[in-house]
Amino acid sequence: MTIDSKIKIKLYNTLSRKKQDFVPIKTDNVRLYVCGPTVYDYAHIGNARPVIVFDVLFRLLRHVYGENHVTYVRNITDVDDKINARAAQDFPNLELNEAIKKVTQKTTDQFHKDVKALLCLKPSFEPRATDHIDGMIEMVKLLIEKKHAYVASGEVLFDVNSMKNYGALSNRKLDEQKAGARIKVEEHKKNPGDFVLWKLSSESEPGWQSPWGRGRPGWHLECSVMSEALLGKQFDIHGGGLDLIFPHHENEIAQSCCAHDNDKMANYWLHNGFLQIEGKKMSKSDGNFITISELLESDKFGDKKWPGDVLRLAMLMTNYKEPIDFCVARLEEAEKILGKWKNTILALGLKFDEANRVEIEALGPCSKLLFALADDMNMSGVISHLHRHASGKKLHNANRLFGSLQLLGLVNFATMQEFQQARENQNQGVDVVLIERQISLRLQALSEKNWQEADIIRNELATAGISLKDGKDEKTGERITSWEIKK
RNA sequence: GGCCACGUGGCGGAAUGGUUACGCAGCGGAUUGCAAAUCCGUCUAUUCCGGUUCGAUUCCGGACGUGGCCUCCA
Repeated sequence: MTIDSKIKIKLYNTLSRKKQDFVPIKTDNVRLYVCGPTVYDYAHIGNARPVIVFDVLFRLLRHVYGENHVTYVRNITDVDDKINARAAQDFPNLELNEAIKKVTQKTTDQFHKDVKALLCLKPSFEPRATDHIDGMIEMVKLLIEKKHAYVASGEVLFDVNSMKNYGALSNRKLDEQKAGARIKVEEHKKNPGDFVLWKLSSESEPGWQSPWGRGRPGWHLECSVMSEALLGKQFDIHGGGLDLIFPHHENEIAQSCCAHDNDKMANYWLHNGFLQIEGKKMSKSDGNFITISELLESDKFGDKKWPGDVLRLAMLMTNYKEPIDFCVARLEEAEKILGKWKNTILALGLKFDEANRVEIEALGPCSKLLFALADDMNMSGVISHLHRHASGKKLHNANRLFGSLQLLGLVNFATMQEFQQARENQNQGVDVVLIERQISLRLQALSEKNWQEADIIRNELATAGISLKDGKDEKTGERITSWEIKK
């Protein structure tokens, strides 16, 4: 992939609530941070959305600024009370720390499998919270020193009143919120909005020694510390789901800006919309909770397995900020379109042989498609350009189509090679000679206008799982019959 | 209750102060003895009510509806 500095990226910034020209702090190191999973349970299809959306952004940034000039950090939260609860539940006979390790390891491994199947690139760094505890303790110290945090009832709390423009990202004023509307306000807090930076652990809970006793970090602290460690005190883009705007991202900003005396943590804040399942909010109690691995490996949703590339396209058919109703019809449409594109690529003559690999992997998108993608990832515009390429008739169109799909991560050399192989291999295990003979018998019958006999042969083959396609030779006008194995 | 999004054909889904892209489905045609596949063509839409304007789907106000956050859910 080449550096394409002519492209101007525009992004909708939650901070300003406007679409803005993207201007990185340093063009030789564009820095992106996205909140990753808390590894207490398998990732569901809603979790897949930010992973896919920001993977596309990562790819766009790499294309525009160069592969080695973009740093993408997506953390793994492996310390959390939900993990503790899960560990105790799933491994009641193990010592808690052992059980926690099992849960986080198993869940992290599955997450990696899931995102790989969704054709996502690996981020540049994937830090784990438990590897950054020292940094978290340092940041808490700093916040206490600067009078932005205080100790109360064994907890260290961030004092939201100590920050002038707390609430700027979510456009919230502290006194307007129904504090403790659904949760009892703890009396040790100066302000109901104060949030935990550090809390004490019981003997059985996981904990680390700190100046405030053996304890563990609050959730928001991790991202502030890990982003600083890998991207610096101020970086370009911070992403995540819409629901994280408040309180998570607001609190990250509070921690980072107050600790570093900065007015900004990230210059651009991007948030993806939520998804629903068949028109309803996904929840375990409604029975419409579906994980990525279930979609990939089971027939729980729509009575069939869905390939990762189909899930990816289904997700990208809607622009990232909009809500998605994730339903079977959407997956079927995505599958149909993607199959058509892949067929077109092969039909127009692109060959996925090892000898061509370098050449093929260097294929890129057309500038119009890139222009649409750079416009706040306008995928609808992008997709219409893909259809335009797919309706072309020349090898050039196949090159463009593949190059564009490759940039978006919807196909790559390997997946196309597999697709090509599957088409070639389908002849294995069937008696090609017999089929060819049957076809010629049928052509014979046809030439004698013996429709009955011809249909018998076609039906026999159909029963054997072979479907015939009649075509016409462009030059001679003679009938040509090809065949394929029906699923 | 506060705050934030959003409302475009049967469905998905952009764009736009001036004939509403693109796709799926449908319909019609080509091809075919019929079918499948393929190709070509094509119907249908801006939630409602006001206002600004020569002109509003777009801007403003209101109504209705949907979703989200205010709770360590992406």
